[in-house]
Amino acid sequence: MQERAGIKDVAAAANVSIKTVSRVINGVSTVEPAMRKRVEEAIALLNYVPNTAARSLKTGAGNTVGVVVDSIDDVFFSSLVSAIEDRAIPMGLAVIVGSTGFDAARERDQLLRLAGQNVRGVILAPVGEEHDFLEPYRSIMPVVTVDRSVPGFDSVTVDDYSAAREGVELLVASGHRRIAMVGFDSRIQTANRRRRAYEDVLVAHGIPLDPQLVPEVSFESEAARGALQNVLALEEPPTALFLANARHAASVVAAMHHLGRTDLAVLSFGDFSLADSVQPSISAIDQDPYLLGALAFERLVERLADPTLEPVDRTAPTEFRSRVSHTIRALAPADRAPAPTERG
Amino acid sequence: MQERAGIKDVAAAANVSIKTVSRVINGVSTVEPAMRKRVEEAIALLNYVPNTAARSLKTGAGNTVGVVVDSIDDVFFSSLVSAIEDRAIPMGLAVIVGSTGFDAARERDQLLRLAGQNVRGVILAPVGEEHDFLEPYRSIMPVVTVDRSVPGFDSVTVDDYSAAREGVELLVASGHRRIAMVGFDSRIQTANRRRRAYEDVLVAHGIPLDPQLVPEVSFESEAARGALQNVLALEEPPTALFLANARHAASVVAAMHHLGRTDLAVLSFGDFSLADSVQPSISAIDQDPYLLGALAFERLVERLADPTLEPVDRTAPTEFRSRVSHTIRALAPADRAPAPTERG
DNA sequence: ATGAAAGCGCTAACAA
DNA sequence: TTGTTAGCGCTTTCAT
Repeated sequence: MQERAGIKDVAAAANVSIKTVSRVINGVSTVEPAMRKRVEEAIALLNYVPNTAARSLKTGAGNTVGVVVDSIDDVFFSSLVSAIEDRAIPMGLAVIVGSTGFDAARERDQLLRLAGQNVRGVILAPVGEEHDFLEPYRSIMPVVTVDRSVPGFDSVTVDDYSAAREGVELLVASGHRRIAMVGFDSRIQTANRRRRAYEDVLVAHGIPLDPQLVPEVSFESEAARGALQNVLALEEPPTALFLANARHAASVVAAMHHLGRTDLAVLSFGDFSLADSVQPSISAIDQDPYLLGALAFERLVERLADPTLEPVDRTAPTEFRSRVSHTIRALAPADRAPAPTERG
Repeated sequence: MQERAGIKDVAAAANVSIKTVSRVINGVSTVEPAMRKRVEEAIALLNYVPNTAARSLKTGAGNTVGVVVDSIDDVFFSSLVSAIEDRAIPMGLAVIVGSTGFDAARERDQLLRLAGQNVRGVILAPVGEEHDFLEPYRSIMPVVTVDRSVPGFDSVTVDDYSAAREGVELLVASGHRRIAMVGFDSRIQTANRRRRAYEDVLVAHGIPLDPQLVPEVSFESEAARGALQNVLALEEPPTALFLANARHAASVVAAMHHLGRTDLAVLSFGDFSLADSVQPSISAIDQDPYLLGALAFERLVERLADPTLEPVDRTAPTEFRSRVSHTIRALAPADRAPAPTERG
């Protein structure tokens, strides 16, 4: 690795002042073609790459926006990032992505790093409950949160509660009383909102809550598989599944197929690839992460233009993808192996 | 947005020298607890965030590695990035991701930006054919390419050609002579290697090549759907499908289901979620992007430790996921509507 | 059209 | 233990 050339080296090699080099690399037109040519040759010769760090130190503002997500290896987040890129790039803004691994400490680090990089603004999508550490940033750079509302910040959220309620209602309407929620992670704000909806529906129908039906699951997609097996091994197993998020949904569905348990009614919060092609097709509440990203970026741009704006919370719509799985009816008790009960 | 506080402001507020502030924010232990406390209070009060740009300008090296991918919204790439993050974060390295949208010009921009940010090194995963612009970087920072070999650089690749050959052989062995390759994009190096394998197998078996069976498809996943329909509408439609990549594979399979054409034999280059759960289950050549990322990062670390290393090309293994779809046999000609031929 | 010099926020000698 | 000073690579006045 040779010593890296700086603007001075280029200037010396081209026998011009550093200012002329600066003009060339910034595309300023008032440079004699001959000089420009000399400079360009020197740049090529020395493999010169302008140091953005120095540039943004001087100018005080880079041309990047930051995005923080929990896990890039999750279609929800990658689609969200995609929407942001699709809009940022044409504006000449680069997007830099950092992920947290669902770890609040890492979220803080990422934010610190971005703030220190002179990013123009940040879109913050991790869905942890904690958010006290955000406070200082409010005054130093535009921040838009996704799927998590934090007082004083712009946010884009989904009405998880209502959508989840409607979904669980449908399962109840198909005759189910033992409904498991698979994929619940108590660290995640959206998961808690969806759980509340689930419980409220059951209570409204006089169905007893059973915590065993809502196993805590970590974010690894394999975890959901184990949770499914545990839940099916219960004395009074569920006849329907409410899947807490798309990430886990795909692996639960795969696990169901492996176990040959496609008799279960299923509703997924979050649509996923091939949900429509498996047998039976899986009904889903679709929250479009691409749309969430687009809305968040739009808001960021607004705030960039006018930092004095009052923070707002935008709500993105969900759509119900009605397919087959949620209409599967509960088995008549006679079809099940008799389970011992107190009331026997 | 208030004026952002700098180290000087903090020093003034805490009534200490800037060096003391520097010590505090860098966790140097030789600071009197009382002073440290004063500084920390000032930091909190002013919402001070250290400027990483200035820091890395001074020290000459940041603590980030860069990753460039074509599209973050593609499980292949997001899984690759994930592997890199999983290894970098524990080492105290942050990962910054940029994507190209399959655009060579944007790839150059991203690389320039990363090089200008003082990243320690870069993993370059875009799979375009072009790579002349890489040359200058060889001497200024460690670069490892994935799925694209470039002379003079380390790379991690998959033996696309052999794996694709074996796969297409299987299709031929099931009696197919009209085999379409869906998802081909001529701009992509891997696609070209896979196409060569496909053609070589057909030629080896005396099966005529038909360019109509290899429609050019852009990277949007919807594009594959149209390509499938076109190919099925040919006078002599294919009885088997060789899917060029996982991205398109999932949408082609979905389209097949919509069209009710699950009678086609299918083999996918690249495994995808639920491939095993659809009916019939889809056979795939699995190239593990997570593994590719892990290998690439490993090599980057080696080169960071010793920049004088000779470039090497590591080949990652593929695995054949034998499921049902590739065993579907060609329909007997009698079952097809008779197609007019020259030879009548 | 070109150049000289100052300074962005920070760290690293070196001094005290 | 703490402070002073120089300078990282660049852009930006302000001259020329």
